Formats: sequence, C-alpha cells, structure tokens
Amino acid sequence: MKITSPRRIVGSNAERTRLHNRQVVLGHVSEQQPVGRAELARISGLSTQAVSNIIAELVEDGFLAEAGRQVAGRGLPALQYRLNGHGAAALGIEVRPDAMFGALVDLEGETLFTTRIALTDSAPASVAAAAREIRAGALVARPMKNQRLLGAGVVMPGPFGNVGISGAGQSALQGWGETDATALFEEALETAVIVENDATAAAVAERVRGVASGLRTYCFIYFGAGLGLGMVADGEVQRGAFGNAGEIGHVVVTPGGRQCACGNRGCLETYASRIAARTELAAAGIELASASDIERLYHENNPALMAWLDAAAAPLSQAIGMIENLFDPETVILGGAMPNAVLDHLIGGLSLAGGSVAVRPGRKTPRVMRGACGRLTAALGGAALVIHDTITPRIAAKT
Amino acid sequence: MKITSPRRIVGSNAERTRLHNRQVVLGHVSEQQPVGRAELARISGLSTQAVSNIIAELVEDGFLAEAGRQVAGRGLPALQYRLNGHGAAALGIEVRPDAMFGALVDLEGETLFTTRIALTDSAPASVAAAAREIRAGALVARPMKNQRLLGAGVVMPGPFGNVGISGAGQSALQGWGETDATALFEEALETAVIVENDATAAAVAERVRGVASGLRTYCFIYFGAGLGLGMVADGEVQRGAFGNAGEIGHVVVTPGGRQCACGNRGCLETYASRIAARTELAAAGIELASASDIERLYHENNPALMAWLDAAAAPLSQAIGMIENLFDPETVILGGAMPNAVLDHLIGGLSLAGGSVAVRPGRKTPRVMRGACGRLTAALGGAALVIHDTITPRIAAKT
DNA sequence: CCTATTAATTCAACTAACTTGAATATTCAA
DNA sequence: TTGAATATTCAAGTTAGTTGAATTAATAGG
Repeated sequence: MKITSPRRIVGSNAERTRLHNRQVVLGHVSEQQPVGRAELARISGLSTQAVSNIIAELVEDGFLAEAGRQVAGRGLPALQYRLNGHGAAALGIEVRPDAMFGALVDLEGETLFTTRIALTDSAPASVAAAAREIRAGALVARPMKNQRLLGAGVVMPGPFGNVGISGAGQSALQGWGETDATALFEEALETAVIVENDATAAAVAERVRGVASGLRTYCFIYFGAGLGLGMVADGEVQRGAFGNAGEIGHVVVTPGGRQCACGNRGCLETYASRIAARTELAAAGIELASASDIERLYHENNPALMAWLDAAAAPLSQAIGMIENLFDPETVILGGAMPNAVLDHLIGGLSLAGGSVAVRPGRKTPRVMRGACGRLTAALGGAALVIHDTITPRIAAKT
Repeated sequence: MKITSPRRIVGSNAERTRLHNRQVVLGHVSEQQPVGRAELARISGLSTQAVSNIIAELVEDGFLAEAGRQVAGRGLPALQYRLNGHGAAALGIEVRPDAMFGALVDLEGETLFTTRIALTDSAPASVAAAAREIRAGALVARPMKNQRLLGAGVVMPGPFGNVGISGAGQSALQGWGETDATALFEEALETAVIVENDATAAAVAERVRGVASGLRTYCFIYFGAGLGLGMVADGEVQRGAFGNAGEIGHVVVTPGGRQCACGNRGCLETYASRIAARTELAAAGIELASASDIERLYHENNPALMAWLDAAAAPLSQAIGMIENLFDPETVILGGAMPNAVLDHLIGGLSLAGGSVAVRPGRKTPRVMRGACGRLTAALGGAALVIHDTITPRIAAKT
C-alpha cells in the first residue's frame, strides 16, 4: 500500500495568498476564540482591512460566527468571532482488519455521528464499499445542508509498504499490494482524503480537542494493535520519508531481550503493548475476547495483568526518555485502545530518567499525560487531521 | 543560554509573496541547476512571466547567473540559470569551550575562508569578541564588494538551557546563564544570526554540499564532544520545543549498562562517542592529546581503540535502528569530529536490525552513509544553515 | 453631564505582484 | 523553405493587500 505523496515546493500568488491567510485567520481564531478583527490583525501581521475582508468571507462561508461584543476599556467594543461548528465537518474513518469505524466531526471538534461496520475481509474493494457506506450513513444522520464536508481522514494500521516489520503485527491488511490508498478512498468518498496511521491521527485528535490543545510540539504513544508514536513538531505532523515514522513498537529497548515477531529481540512492543498483555495473559490461561476484558481484569486486580503492567513500566520509561531526548517535546501523551485506568496505572508506574532534556526548571506541562480522546481516538483523529489541515496554514502543496 | 524563538503564524501579502517566490525559485535552481525559466515555471506552479520577473531580480541582485542556452529539441533554446556563488556568502562560527572556528561559505557551498581563534575563557563577552574578530577576518580575506553577507550561523554545543543532561559532557559553556545567544551574536556580528547545535548544523552542511544533497528527510549522527543527532524532515530542520531535539547521546540503549555522567545508566554516549573512546584508551594508559591521535592509533591498529570500536558497534546499530523506526529517514549519515577511517570502520562493523521500516525493496540510498564534510563540518554547517534558510521557502515567521 | 480620548471598524484610493493572451524569437522536422 | 514547437517578452487585466481618512462607540476626566 502506498500513501505518501512528495511535497512540491510551489510559488504563491494572490489566490494562494488568500487561501493561506484564511487558514491563518482560522488558526488564530481557533486558538484565541472569541477574538475580534483588530486583535487578529495584530497577531497575524495583516492589516485590519485585510482581516476584515477575510472574516467577512469566512462568515459568509459559514466557518466563523459572530460572538457578541467585547466591552473592555475605551473605544468601540470589538465584535468577537468564533469557529462555527455547524459550518463544516470532516469525516474520519478507521480501518482495522475486522471492522471499520466512522466518525463525523465538526469544525469545533464536536463529534456529530459515529458508526461501526464489520468487515468480512479487508481487501481494497470491501474496504472501499464500507467507506462509502460510512459516508452515506454520516450524511443521512447529519444532512449537510449549508455545511461543507471538508474531507475525510482515513486511519490505517502502519507500516505502509513492504518494509522490514510488515506482517509482524496482526494488524496488516491483506491484499493491498501496491494499491494507492489515497486515490482509492478519494474515489470512494468523493472528497479529499488524507491517509495516516493510527498514532499520528490520535496525536492530532488530542490537539483539535484534547490534552494537546495549545501545544505545538508533542508526541503521542498509541496503544493500537502494536505500539505507535505520533509526532507533531511545531504544529507539523511528522510522517517520515515514506510515511512510516513513529514505529516505536519495534525500537529495541532491551538488546537480546524478548523475541519479537519482526525478527528483532527486545522490541518495546514485546513489553508495552496489547500484544504483550495478551501474551502474558495467555500464559496464565486467560484469553482476551473483547476490549473491555482488560478493564475488567484490571479492576479485578488480576495477577497476570498486574505482572504485565509491572514488566512494561521500565521499557516504557526508557522509551519515553528516548523520545524526550530525541524530540524535545513539550509533553508525551499516552493513549489509544487501552482503558483509562490501565493508562493511568502505567503512567503512575513510570520511573522517568533524570538524564533527559525534559528535566528543566519551570516546566508547565507534566512529562507524561494521558490522552483525553478515549477509544474512538483513531477515527476521531482521522477527522481531526482534516480539520487540522483546514486550520493550519501551509504553503508547500502536495503533488 | 536561550536560543529558541517561537514561530508565529503570520499572514502573507504581496511583498511576502514575492519573498517566498524568490526562495522557491532559488530552491529549485539549486536543486536542478542549470535550469531555464519555463522549466522553473512548470515546477514552481508560477506563470512564466512571474518566474521571468523574479529571475531578472535575482540576477540583478547577484544571486543567479546565466549559464548558456540549452539546445534540446525544437523551439527556442532555453536560457539556463545557476546559483551565482560570488553573489552572496554566509558566515559560519563554531563555538567550543577552548576555541572558535570560522568559515565563510558562498551560495554554492564553496568555502571561501576558514580560521581558528583560541579562547582563554568561554564567557559571553569573550566569545562575542572572538566572533567579531572572525567576522572581520573573513571580510578582510574576502572583501564583499557586490557580495552580500546573508547572515551568520553560530554553532554551539547543546543542550540549551538548564536541563537534565546539562553538564554531563565537557562541552558546556560556562557563565552563559540566561544569556540570549542569538541577540548577543546579532549585536556582535551585525547581521542576522541562527544559533544551532553542532549535529543539526552538520546535517544541514551535508545537504548544502555533501552526501545529503537532494535528500529531504534524513538524520545525521554527529560525533562531537558527546553524540548528537541532526534531523531534517521534509527539508525542515527539527529543533524540538526548546531547541534540544537530537540529544541521542543520552538515550539509553542498554538498561543498567555503563554509568553516564548524566545520571542514567546505559546511555549511547558511554559506548559510541569520543568520550567513550577516551575512557577506553585512558584505561589502557593512553591519553588523547589531539584529534589526530585517534587516526594514528587507528592506523596502528591499537588494541584499546579496536576494543572500543568493537564495543561501540552493537549500541550504535541499535540506535540507528531506533532512528529508522522513529523517523523513517531516507538515510542515516555518520560524521563529525572523528577520522573518516574510523567512521568507515564503524559503519562497516554495524549489524543493522532486520526489523526496521528502513528495510524495503528498491532502496536507493544505503541505510547508513559517511558524511562528506569532514572535521570542519560544524562551522561549515553554521554557514550552511544560513544558505539553507535563504533557499528554503517558509511562510511561518519568527517572532 | 459633557467632551476629549481611545479603539475598532469601514470606506475609498492606491499598489504590488501575479495571470493571461498576444507577439516575437529561435530551433527542428518535413 | 515552411510550419510546428518551445521559450521569452510585452501589455493589459485581476486579485488581494495596504494606507489614510472617516465613522462609530465606548471610557475618563473635568
């Protein structure tokens, strides 16, 4: 499966300038709302007149709404604006080997609709058909009258392409070969599509509506089928050269340690992941049937689960230290398909290294936080990617 | 010491559009040169007319030079353009606790002048004075008649600020407290200044004139005082939230392993770095006096050095696997203050993990390469940062 | 309570930079 | 030799941003 499209550095003209400036204004509104024209002009470096024109256009298009007047001190009270949730929405779709999840999310990050469709097989055609079904369902549930469908974010398990760790997890989709996933979904969904891995989507979801709101540089450790890392640096999502950045599950934390399906020994995934939990529980004769099993076992204080949690703490702490020293993020977020109680326990059990650039006076955020978006993170994240793209200015265009 | 200045998302106008487009054109010329106006219009997405105007301006300003006509098939042969090395230059300055290095590099990456100034102390005032001296020396050696000094890149040993690994290496500068390094150097050098760590500078140096030319996403493992990682993602330098990204030396590769000065156990730096080599050699009663000592010992097949090289191979391989899985770069480059022969030996001795997203069919670049810029990398890198900035378009402006 | 001051917003004229379409120049192919 | 192909330039037109003056609405101070 292919997903990356190299960026082309393109020039700008009046039209693209306006597009950029619209995004700039939207971005600042989403961060500062409610906010007035003059204030926006100051932070964006544009003239008041330009901001005024752009805001008029955005209100006209339904992206912004008036939000009263701010009476503060002398002078004409500023007319405030905020994002208009009803103005636009994005579709998020998570693809797993056995099922697909859909979510419709509005501009403000509000979830309007969610759905789940079981898959009998994960061949491209079946997935595309299910995607169409999700789209139709969403549009029936929330008929987009004046609303606009900004696009769709499709979340698929990485890694993409035939690389050294493909097939290591149970997550890989069969029969995708060299399929161009983006093109496939764009055709099926009749809208612009961004394809991403689950960890990245989750990271962005936290930014649009979660604990990362306001952060510009952070990482998200995602418990999915395996273990993934979503990275946002200076507001920009990091994908790597081939769309496979963030494969933290197969980073070796204990040389010569546990054998991993990828061939390496001592991969983080063999300690801190659902796979590891499942293995530990299976050894104790416990089969995990549904996702809620882990939560139940945790509340029962199940010894096998506790043993897994204990064993996961050190490798996970080590990995977090590594992330901190490599990325120097504002914070590291833990989340994904794992009960909050378990995530909290994991975070509580960490022993983070002192030798880290994250150890500094005057930290504002904790070194590690739990994600706020919960289980649906990935599908929501897909939508969040689209919203993020609408709101984050960028000049380099895709091919 | 402070160095980071948060980016502000600013709007664009006609003037900023032109600036952006100039950079776009310069960037494409530097990649494709020699190249004609029409071709540039196609790749930049601008009209021929716009490109034509911009090129006229760039020629006028001395950044571009005509390079004959391309006779290829029918039609009017395209007038070709290339970067004009003589048109502009950038100053690169590396600050070490005991000495400073300066380099003047032209637009094409050609080194015009280098110098070294010994430091008696590394207090801000002394460093600033030496910087002034370097600037003066460069301008005397290469009087910039029509040339323009684009700016200066100052390379300092990280980490920046008072963080968990400060003082672990012997590299830290004393007496800088909360000094704003950028402001200090801008005042001393009377030009725009970029402050970066050595690894990042080295990475960019390889892109401007080295093995990374043409790459957009890669990493550079830098042997300096400690060990650093420079990262370029989609052409963008990665600094992290506080300018300390890439502190790979203090990533734990062997839990419970060798004690590191930072407090951690098993840091990569205790195996693969000059510090590690020095320790290993000291244990064998050998003191390293100058940089060339390592080279001599290597050619003498010194057993202590060889033992160090052997011990470094596994941790380094593990770290490279980690980098690959986290960043998914096109390649990983090894370089810095280490003789080429030793770097080559290290690369030859690597046993890279099979479980890596870097293992893929149709790789064009090797997984690991040796840097081409040699010992002066850091100072050259400083200048390269400035040149890179001149040539790489970017809309988000600094505060 | 009135008036000067302050601040946001709008109006109207102006400008920079890009686009478009026609004209011109130069080469190759038939 | 002529026509097609391609690059470049010319000239007019368009978009979107800027500037400075006018308008509106609030507060502070006498």
